[in-house]
Amino acid sequence: MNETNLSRTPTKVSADHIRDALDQLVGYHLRRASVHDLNGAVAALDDVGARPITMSVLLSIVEQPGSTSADICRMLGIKRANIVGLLQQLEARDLFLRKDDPADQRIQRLYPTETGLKTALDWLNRIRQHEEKTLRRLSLEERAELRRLLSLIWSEDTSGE
Amino acid sequence: MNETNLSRTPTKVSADHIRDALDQLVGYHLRRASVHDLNGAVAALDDVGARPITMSVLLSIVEQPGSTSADICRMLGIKRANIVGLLQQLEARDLFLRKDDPADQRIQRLYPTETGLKTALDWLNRIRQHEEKTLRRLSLEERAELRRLLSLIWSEDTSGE
DNA sequence: TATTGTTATACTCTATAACTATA
DNA sequence: TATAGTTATAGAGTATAACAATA
Repeated sequence: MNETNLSRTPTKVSADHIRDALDQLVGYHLRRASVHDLNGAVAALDDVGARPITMSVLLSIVEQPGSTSADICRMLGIKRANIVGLLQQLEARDLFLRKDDPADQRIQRLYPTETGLKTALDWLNRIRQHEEKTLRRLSLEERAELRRLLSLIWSEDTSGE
Repeated sequence: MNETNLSRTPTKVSADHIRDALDQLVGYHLRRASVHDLNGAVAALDDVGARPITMSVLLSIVEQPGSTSADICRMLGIKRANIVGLLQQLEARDLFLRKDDPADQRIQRLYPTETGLKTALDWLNRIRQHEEKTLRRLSLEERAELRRLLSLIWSEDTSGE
């Protein structure tokens, strides 16, 4: 019965309803591309004893001198608890200084040292070389478009602390 | 001395050399977008006791019945050791069956059950609803273009086992 | 009450090494 | 020698809860 099956609901689920499903999910490609890129970034920074997140924190301090650690956490979408060790590593290498805020004694404002500036530039150049490799099949226009589309996805993200 | 500074190498590193550096890195946007999307995907599957990677494995079995677990690992870019628990979860829910290969006794070929097909469709629909949210600011053309650009980045990845 | 910086801790994901059985 | 499936384990990343000091 129901041989003509005019109903939109199939009487039997078949694999035909799930064809190339994974390949059509943007999230799947996002994940694969992000992991691929991250692996390359980790390798690019391995020689200098840094990780991508370490570089992001240092770059934040360089780009926004005077930020607090809580500011940086909000900027990068990470938790306050998880920046502590990262800052300790950077501090042990004299890449930034903490200065107590005279107006608010809860706060430490972070400023890059001269070494921190040089190091940030070095790390950044390593990452740029790595990006040149991962993006070698994309034109400059495509790279800019990709950046634009990606930022449309996450830029309203308020989940980070 | 050297006031005109004709050299391309600055005598003093300044933060001016690192302006909007993080924002210009495609890898940074890749990471932020991927994390944002993944969080939504995790939430979308939470009700049904699945994770994105669990769904990916089930979809692989549905789309390529008769694959081995090693095949799926190569397809998804994950390690053989890490699929064992995922398969055990799916197996405990009767979503697929293992059949010994008569020609090669090392191999188990995986086939979805009827329940597995229905479940895959359900999970997929949940993910599609979630994607509609994360991609709401992108046109259909932009979504297709994003998928194309992302696959250009990772499609030659051979790092997965 | 809320925020900052911090500690402790748990959970997930991922990576490596080793083992067996088979080819 | 190489591959498949598995176990055990270690390392990152990330999450929550709690705390003291301060606003």
